[in-house]
Formats: sequence, C-alpha cells, structure tokens
Amino acid sequence: MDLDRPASTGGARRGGSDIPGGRRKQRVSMADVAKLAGVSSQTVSRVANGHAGVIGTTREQVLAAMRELGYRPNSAARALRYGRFNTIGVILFSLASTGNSRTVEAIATHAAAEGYAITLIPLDMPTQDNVLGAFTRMGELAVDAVIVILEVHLLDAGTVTLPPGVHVVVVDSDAGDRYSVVDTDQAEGTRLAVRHLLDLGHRTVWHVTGPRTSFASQRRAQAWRLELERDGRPIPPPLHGDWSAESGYAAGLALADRPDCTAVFAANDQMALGLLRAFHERGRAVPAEISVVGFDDIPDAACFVPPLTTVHQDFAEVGRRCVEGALRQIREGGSGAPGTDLVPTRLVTRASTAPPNS
Amino acid sequence: MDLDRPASTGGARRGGSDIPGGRRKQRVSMADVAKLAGVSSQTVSRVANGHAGVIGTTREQVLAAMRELGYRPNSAARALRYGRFNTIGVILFSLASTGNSRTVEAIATHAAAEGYAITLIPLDMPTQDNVLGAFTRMGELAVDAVIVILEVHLLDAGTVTLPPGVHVVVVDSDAGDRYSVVDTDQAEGTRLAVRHLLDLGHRTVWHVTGPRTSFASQRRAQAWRLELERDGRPIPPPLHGDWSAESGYAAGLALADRPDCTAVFAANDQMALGLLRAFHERGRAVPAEISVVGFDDIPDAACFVPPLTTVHQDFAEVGRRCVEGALRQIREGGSGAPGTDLVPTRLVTRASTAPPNS
DNA sequence: CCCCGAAATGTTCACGTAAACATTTCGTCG
DNA sequence: CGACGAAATGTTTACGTGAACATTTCGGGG
Repeated sequence: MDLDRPASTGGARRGGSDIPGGRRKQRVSMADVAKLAGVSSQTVSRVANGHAGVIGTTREQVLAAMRELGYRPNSAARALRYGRFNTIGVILFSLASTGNSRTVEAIATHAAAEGYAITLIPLDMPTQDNVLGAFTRMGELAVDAVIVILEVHLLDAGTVTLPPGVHVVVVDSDAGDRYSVVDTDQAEGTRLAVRHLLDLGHRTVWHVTGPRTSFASQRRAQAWRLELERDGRPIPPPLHGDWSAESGYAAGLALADRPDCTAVFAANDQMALGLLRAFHERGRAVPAEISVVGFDDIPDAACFVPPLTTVHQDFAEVGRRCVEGALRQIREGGSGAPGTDLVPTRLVTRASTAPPNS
Repeated sequence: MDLDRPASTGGARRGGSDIPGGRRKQRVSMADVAKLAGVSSQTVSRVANGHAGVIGTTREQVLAAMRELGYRPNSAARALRYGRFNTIGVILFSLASTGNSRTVEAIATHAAAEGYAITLIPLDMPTQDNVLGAFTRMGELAVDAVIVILEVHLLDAGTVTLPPGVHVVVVDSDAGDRYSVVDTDQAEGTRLAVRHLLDLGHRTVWHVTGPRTSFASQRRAQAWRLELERDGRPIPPPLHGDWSAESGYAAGLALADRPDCTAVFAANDQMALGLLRAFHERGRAVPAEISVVGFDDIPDAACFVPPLTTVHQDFAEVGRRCVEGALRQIREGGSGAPGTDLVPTRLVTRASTAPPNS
C-alpha cells in the first residue's frame, strides 16, 4: 500500500523556460497562464469560469495564453476548493448482464449531460466483505453520490457506514425503507406476462426463475405465484435458473417431457432462449404446443426462433431516474427521502405465444 | 455553469462539539482527527499512510479518533498533492455491444486490482466533435490515462491535443502508429472461420459485414476477402449489416433465396442469430443446407438454434492488456511505444456448420 | 551527570483554484 | 478640475494532504 511511492517523486521541478520542442509533461497551472498573459492568476480564473468583469482585450490575452500553453483546469484543485467532485460512483457486481450494462450506460449518459462523470467500482464477488470494502473505499474515492446496482440485503448489517455527505441510490433491491430505490416494476411486468398467457387460454403458467440471490428474480417469482393464486390456478413447482441461456436450456429439457406444460414464463430473455432451444430439440413446437414469455426485451429477442414475446424493461429510464435521484440528493443536501421509484414495463407480443393446442 | 453555487457555501463551520446524534455532514479532515487525538495533523497523516515512526500508543489514539469521527482521506487533496488521480478514463460510444461491456468490465476489474478507479466517458454520438469534446474534457477530468474504445480514425485530425501527462491506449482501431493499441486479432479470427468452412468442403463463403464505420468490421471483411483470394475462391458480394440481429435477418432473407449460398460468415453473433432466424423461416436447414459461423462467442451463442459455431474473442484479456498498457505508460512516464498488441482468438465449433449438402 | 544521537512528534509550506477583500483605473458629474 | 463611484484587476487566504525540515524526548555511553 505504501511501497509504490517511488523516491524519485521528490525530483526537482524543471523551470518554465524549457525548449518549446522538448515536451515537458508538467501540468500548466493558472499561474503559468497568468505570467504569460501578464495578468494575475485571479483574472485567469475569472476568464476560465466565464465570470463577468474582465475587459475584452484582457480576456483575449488570457485566452491566447491558455491556448498557447494548452492550459486545462486541474480538477483535483477544483474539487478540493469546492468540496465537490462532480462524480457519481456506480457499485456493481457485473456488467455482463444486459440489464446492468444498459442501466450503466444510461446512467453515464445522463450524468454526463448534467456535468457529472461516472466512476465504476466493480465487485469481483458480491460478498458482504467486498461490498463493505467498496463502500469504505467509496469514502476515499472522489465521489459525491453512489448508485448501487446489486442485491443490497448484502449490506444489511448496520456495520456498513457510508461516509457522510455521500448519497445513495439503489437499484434492484428492497431497501426502500433506508435508501432511495429505483427499479423496474418487476411485479407489474410479471403480471403482464402471466396474464397474457392465462388470457390466451392456458390453464396455468410454469416459471423458470433467476438466481435466488437476485432481488429481481425473487420479485418476479413472487409476483408470478401471486398472480396464479389470485386467479385460483394450480401453481407448478418453479424451476431454478441462473439467468444464463444454459440454465434455461436445462430447465427446458425438464419441461419438454411434461405434456401438461403449455406455457412458460422465463425470468429473463436469455433463459427463454435456452427454453426455445430445448423445446426445438425435443420437437415441441413453439408456440403451437407450448408458449414462452421472457423478461427484459433484449434487442436479440426479436430474432429468436420464433421471435420472443417478452416484457420490455426500460433500462434507460431506470438509469435516468437514478441520476436524477442522486443529483437531487446532492443538491438538496438531504439524504433523500427513502422510497421506491418504479419504472413501468410493457409487454411486447411476438411469435412465441399462442393459445394452447393451436 | 456558475449559478449553482449557493450563497450558503460560505456558512460558518460548525464546531466539532456537535451532538453526536445529529449527523453533520461536513467532511472530517486530518485536522479534526488531530485535535481529537491531541496530536499534530502530520502524525495523523503518518498513521493514515502506515508510515513508520509513530509509537504504538499514539497510533492507537489516532486510530480511535479516526474511527470516532469517521475520518476518510480526501482524495481531491491527495490527488492535488501527488499530481496523480489513480484513475483511468474510458471513452466509448456504447456499452450496448457485448464486446464493449465485457471489455469495460475487465478493464474495471483489473484497474481496481491495481488501485485504480475507472471513469466512464460515454459519447452520445461518435462524431468528430464529440470525440474532441470528450478528449478536451478529459483534461479537466481527474484522469491519469485514457483508454479509447472506438474507431479512432474519428480523431485523426491533428487538431485533437491530449493534455500532456495523459496517456492513451486504444481498442478497435488501426492507430498503432500513434498510440498504443490493444485489439483482438480480427484477421486471425476471420481466417479461422473462413478456413473452417472451406475445409468442410464449401466452394466459397459469403459474408455479412458489420457497419462500415467500425474498424473491426472492416478488418474482418478485409481478412475474409483475402483468405478467399489466397485460395482462389470466388468472392461473393458482401452483405452489409450493422451488428444488429435485425440486420442479420435482412441479410439472411436475401441469402436464403440463393441456392448457391451454402456457407455464411457473419461478422458477429447477433447477426448470425438473424441469419439463423431467416433461414429457419425460409425452410433452409442449418447446417444441412447452409452453414453459419459467427464472431464473438457471446454466452448465448451456445443456445442458438442450432448452437452457433463462432470465433471466440477473449474480451477479458483485451481489457487486461489495456490496463497493463495504461499503467505501464503512467509508471514509465513515456508516451508508451506505439504499437499493436493482438489478442489471439479461437474457433468454437458447435452445430451450425457441416459439409455442404449433408 | 552531561551530552550525543536516534526516535518521536511538531511546524512550515506548496500543490492549483477561486472566494473575499483590496487596490487601481477610469469616466463622469458637480 | 477635483472627487466620486463603478468597473477592472490584484492580493490574500483556505481547501486537505504530506514532504521537508525543525524540534522535542529519551536512553545510554563517557
């Protein structure tokens, strides 16, 4: 931790009077610009920040000096001065899932539009220790707010203390009582999917879940069960997947042999893809013999064989609201009213669903 | 830009003797810790950095004070002091593509292991202006090096000046003469794919390209043509896609009607998925009548119908080498020998390829 | 018992920026 | 023609940290 501080750090500073050609990589500061322009550094500051009260000719000189020296403001000094970093941290476990990467992209885009940068803090394993470590590091990290994209029950224990002044928004979690939460309306989406299948005339709907550790997965499974119960339908045993197409395939092989299974709701599109493959290999026609609905509406879903009926998640909107929530907290200074902000979903009907025995 | 500076900023600092319960969100500085521990702030600094020369009892007092106050080092001040940010910026156009998001993830993971954070700079449009803007902003951004994941011909013009001291590594580009480039060995991967199909006995191989603006796409198309030429095979007109499954589908519909087309190499897996759908809908059996090879080996590819033969890209390795290159430049201080670092590929043979007319 | 030197701790200062306050430079009006 | 005040510009200072240097403390040898 402290052995990477080379002794050469203390090397003498080279004077400003270098041969112009020999590119010295020392940073150009306001003082350098000021000297060249023949003004005070405060005037340079004023020009840099577009403040009023600098006469045209002076401004021109300063700008010229800036250009010549290639001046860039030093954000570390700025951050120190203002006590703000204009940066939002994003803690997440994996970018591999479509949902996460699209959410992060939306976060980055909207944050950029507001003048904020995004710092990624990946967790190699979503263990309590790692999460805690990330949060601890967060404090040392130059960040004004944190968006957490993972199952937050992991950081339940009161042991995790966020540095004061760091605001939090959470995705994919039920921590609505403690933090500001933004999430896709999992229950609504699931209801849409299940209702769609029931309305087509299926007696009941089977379900392939995501990993147990995922909050989204839990919510979808729970909503699926609830919807069936409410309608007095039999509740088939759920099959457990892990989001991967492979696990969907395994589930599909198991389901293919059950003639009473005519409709399956997969907790994401990848697993639905696995189902499609399994049913195809076992000669069970989709949707004639068996209907499949996914969740996410990944771009590829429209080109599955057959094109997949699925629940569309608006990841961009989730990302947008995360940033919005984080900025609100930063600006208001408050810790932000804890609560849950749900983003609606919609069902995209394609060719993988049909009435039973059609 | 300067109107969000509330007048309340100059408010008086609340003394340290606050009611412990009333969480004040002012930052705790070394001075605060020092006062509580009854030592000088330099001693606190020494403890914080694990320097030798602090006696046990004193160290304990300081640590206790840190804990009590919840002290976290201020990274802005640190960065200012050291002239380093311990942060690497990643400029990219989109996280939507599997390749990009996996590369970014690998970059983030390896950077974290080295004590570096990742700052994401998304471009809403990969135009010259935007790239230039991002690079300009880069200078103000707290970043020691930049990894650029996009077609760099966009920033060709000598107009783009990177702030001195910022090092660059580029992915997916031919800028090897100016920057340090890391990339998948597109040519080798393409050769593997084409050879595989020719060796199976196909007379020639058709090609669905990616977007013209993509360097990877260009390289794959070029290598495909070269390999056919070298073998004296006829060269079918390439079909142009845009990476999306939809565009692959369109290409597939066009190809399905050509009985002389028995083997297709798609420039990525998504487009291959589109091909599979088109061929399925047109009743052309894969691989019996027509073989398909993709590129990327996305996790889903194993569950396509049929499972896709494809060229595996090692995104994790690309990310790792990017970080390695960036850190080398940061540490050596040099601009890094420009040059190209190619990551090998391998062919993953699944069920979408077979000899013709089988 | 004093002094030496190493160990422990304190003091000063600079990093680059910008707010707050101070000073200079005008044009204008009495 | 002098003085007043607004506009333009300069000076001081603090933000939090840590290297460099200064000071204090203490054990042991002469």
